[in-house]
Amino acid sequence: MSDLHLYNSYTRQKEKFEPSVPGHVGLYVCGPTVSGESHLGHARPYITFDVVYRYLTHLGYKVRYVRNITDAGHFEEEGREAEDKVAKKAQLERLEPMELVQKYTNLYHWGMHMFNNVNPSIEPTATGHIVEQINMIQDIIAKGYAYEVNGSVYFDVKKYAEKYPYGKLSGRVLDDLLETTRELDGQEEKRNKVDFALWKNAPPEHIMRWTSPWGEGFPGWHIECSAMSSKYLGTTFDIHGGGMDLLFPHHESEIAQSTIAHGHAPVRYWMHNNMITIDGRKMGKSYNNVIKLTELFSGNHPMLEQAYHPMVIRFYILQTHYRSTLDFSNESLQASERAFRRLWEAYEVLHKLQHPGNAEAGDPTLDAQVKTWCTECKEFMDDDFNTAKVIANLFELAPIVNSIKGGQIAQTALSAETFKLLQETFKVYLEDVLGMQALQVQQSDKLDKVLMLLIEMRKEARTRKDFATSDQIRNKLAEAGVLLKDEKDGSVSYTIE
RNA sequence: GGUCGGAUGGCCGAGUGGCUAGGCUCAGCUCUGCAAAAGCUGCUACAGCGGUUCGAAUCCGCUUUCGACCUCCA
Repeated sequence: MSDLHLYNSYTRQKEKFEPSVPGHVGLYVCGPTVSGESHLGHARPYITFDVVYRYLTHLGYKVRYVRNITDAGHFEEEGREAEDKVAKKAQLERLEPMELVQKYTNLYHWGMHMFNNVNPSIEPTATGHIVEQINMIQDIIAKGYAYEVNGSVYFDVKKYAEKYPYGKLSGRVLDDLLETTRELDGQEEKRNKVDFALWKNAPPEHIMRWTSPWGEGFPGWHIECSAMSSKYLGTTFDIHGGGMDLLFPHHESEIAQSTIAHGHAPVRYWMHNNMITIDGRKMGKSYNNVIKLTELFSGNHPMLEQAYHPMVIRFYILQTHYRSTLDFSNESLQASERAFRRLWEAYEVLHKLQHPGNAEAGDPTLDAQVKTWCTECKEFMDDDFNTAKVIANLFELAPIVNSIKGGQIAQTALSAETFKLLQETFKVYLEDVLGMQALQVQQSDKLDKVLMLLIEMRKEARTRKDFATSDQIRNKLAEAGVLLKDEKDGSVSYTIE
């Protein structure tokens, strides 16, 4: 079906992708914790895996894409803060926990929409799957790999590691973890400090709580993903994605839980995107250097020189391979904005071009080159989703499109077949696979008519050589954010900033 | 401290041992009443030092340096 190869974090090498059920793909991506607003760093995995989903779909796979929402506040595993994040903030803001969850869920969905991310097939919530999580925990206890203490349940990592390769995904060595000198509170209940919570007893002040066989409490941090992914994708599914910072302990724990519960490893291909950095540092809550999406889109942040359109952010992210770090700066975002504008305008030009229909290429060398650039796009995507290279090729093609329009290249230079391929390539990769869309929404007919009137008046002034008037129209429109372009053929087009 | 990953031209970034990625910026030119847009041309870099090789940005070693994870984190 395809030649797709992807880098599997588990084996640390590129592997040929073969789904366990031919023609179908199960894709699970770690979604947000809706206790706060999404920031630029969060945008990366969602855009990265949106492209993964789009490309798999493009290849003809039937993909079930599951992306969870963590709406049950979790303790830190060692309970250092011993506070439920959601519950705490709810008190500060005097909101019901679920009200807060709803607010940030809505905001998150808005952000996803702005980025033109496709909705997942299923978007399960942690609070909606408490029963599944409890069942899974009971199963793990029954199999002897978890123990209850004071209403909390912990996973016995040391015992697990005796039979299974604990730490393989994240490159941890159990003995090293056990030797770590770091002392954390709330460890006394555990048999070993490496153990992690499956279920936590809820102290009286804790707002979010559910009845369980071990008393009132709430699920541990890692169990929801295991419970929900197996429910909707089966106990073995194809791709699990998330940020690199989730490798440990989150994904390592998921593997351990699921392996005990189901008797085998849950995931066939693990994919992890790298971080977005700012001044060379990971953008994250702990560094206090986040730029929220609302700030990014509005420009309302001390570090921002301007507002950035969601499509500019998307383009900027896709210009870099997903496993490389990507450094934020105004300069690079502005470069992305200019670049994307140019590319998208070429795409619009390509839309309008008509090919004369010659079957033979007038310029066989160019024809062959264009064909190569077009077909390479698939090879690049097949090579671990190399969107950067795809974009580079589209930029190779853009001047050709513009030159056909501008007359520097003859209309007949390309064969009809190649021209069609060129149009399809832009459509498929820029729109369908990379998920890009226009920066500006469609203009209303009324505005268009008004502008056409002004353009017509300017044209008349120019024929009279009344350049004072024509320039005035152009300059005033420019001040209003409407840029006029005199085309080679005498027509005039406009773009609205 | 442990584990892992980076260091590429003015900036951002891709790179599968040999064949200039690409973008942005900048300069010149073409087109244009002027501009903008577009097109063309120019700008050959791979942290340092060794090694392997006919040939290294790419492989190996060391050094310098930055970062990620080890704790909630995309």
